[in-house]
Amino acid sequence: MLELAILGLLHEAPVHGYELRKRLGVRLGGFRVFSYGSLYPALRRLTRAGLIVEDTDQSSPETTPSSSGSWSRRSRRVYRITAEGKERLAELLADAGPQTWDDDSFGVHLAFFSRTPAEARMRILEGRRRAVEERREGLRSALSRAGEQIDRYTRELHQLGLDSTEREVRWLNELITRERAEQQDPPGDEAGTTR
Amino acid sequence: MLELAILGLLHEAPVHGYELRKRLGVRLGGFRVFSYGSLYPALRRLTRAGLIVEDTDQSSPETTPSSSGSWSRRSRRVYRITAEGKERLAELLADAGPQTWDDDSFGVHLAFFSRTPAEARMRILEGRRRAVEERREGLRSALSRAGEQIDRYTRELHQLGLDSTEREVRWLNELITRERAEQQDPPGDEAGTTR
DNA sequence: ACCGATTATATCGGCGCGATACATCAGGCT
DNA sequence: AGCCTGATGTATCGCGCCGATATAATCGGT
Repeated sequence: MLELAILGLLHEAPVHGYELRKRLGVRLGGFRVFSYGSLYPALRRLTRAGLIVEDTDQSSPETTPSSSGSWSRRSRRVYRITAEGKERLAELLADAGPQTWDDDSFGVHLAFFSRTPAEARMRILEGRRRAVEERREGLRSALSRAGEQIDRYTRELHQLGLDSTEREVRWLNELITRERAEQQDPPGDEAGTTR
Repeated sequence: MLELAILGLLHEAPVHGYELRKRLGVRLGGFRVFSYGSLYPALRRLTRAGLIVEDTDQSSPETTPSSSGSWSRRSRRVYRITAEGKERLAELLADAGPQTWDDDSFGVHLAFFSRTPAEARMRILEGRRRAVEERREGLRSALSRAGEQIDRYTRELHQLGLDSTEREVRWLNELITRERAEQQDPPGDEAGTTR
């Protein structure tokens, strides 16, 4: 998950850890924030795997002359994506496996949807819908045989959750319909799909 | 989290791991399922801490004569809560710390709300509300400064999330109001609070 | 001149997960 | 009798992510 997020962002520009985390926050819109305790180990993991490389930063002062010229900039490790990294990114983007429908994972995937091929988008959306529908059915059946041992509060929480899954299914249906429409009638797109 | 769930269930009756997991599923109504990879280590943790003890099962056949009498029952470890465990449970129930407002943790707490003292209930509910409100504000501000770098899909996900947080806040408000009302006008309760 | 906030990197223990490995037992089918 | 499937039951392993914590330089304000 972090793998996709990091690779996805580094594909756009090389950055250092701290900055990467901030951009991740912007990109996911606070929908999800990763801790440094996840980020730095992940960075090392990806480096070991050869998917990214780190340059010890030596940006000269005049590169970014923000008001005062005095600068020396302490150690910053700037990460850059490699060719293998780009391959891996393509794989991850196109992947629509079961773990992809998790709340968190789905959110991350959505954030890079504009770079995701159309059929992968469909598979991810449909997979997510299936997962949410399953949860919905689980909640429904829990509610129907409720009253027995289940706490009143829990029952109400289930009702809230049920509403929320129903809404998400409707939302996904709209997305999927739109996606299908655009697939056979491509819009005046901003990101030119080759085709 | 598992600590609370396990202690909470064992307080009602001693059971073995497998059964415990099933009951947990019923209790939380599929809202959340714990894996064995979590459960058994947790059981060992609690045992080491002296909060529970394990009896190697030797229930005689006639204790549970379900249709056929033939029985020998292979190794089952039955866990029982100790006095310290009960103390710890009381602590956990009354706790309303920050980690309590997490989705998962909140759900588990709710499942044992009938055993939770009234003021702790209020603190948990209000804390949860605060957390959801914060998330809501985060999403709102993300949406208001959207259009910039954020993907169209992510923006729509934010909108969905925003709706959902708004609904939950309303839901919590109702719960809190009701709670407050019952606090000064106790209902004809089913679970006789000593008082 | 000092002080707090921000920038920046890093590690640690802990928790929960998915995968996997074992066994035993019940029931049904052939 | 033999077999197979599915439920019962316990357990472990590595992995990913988190929260807490440490350290330190630099920046902005007073």
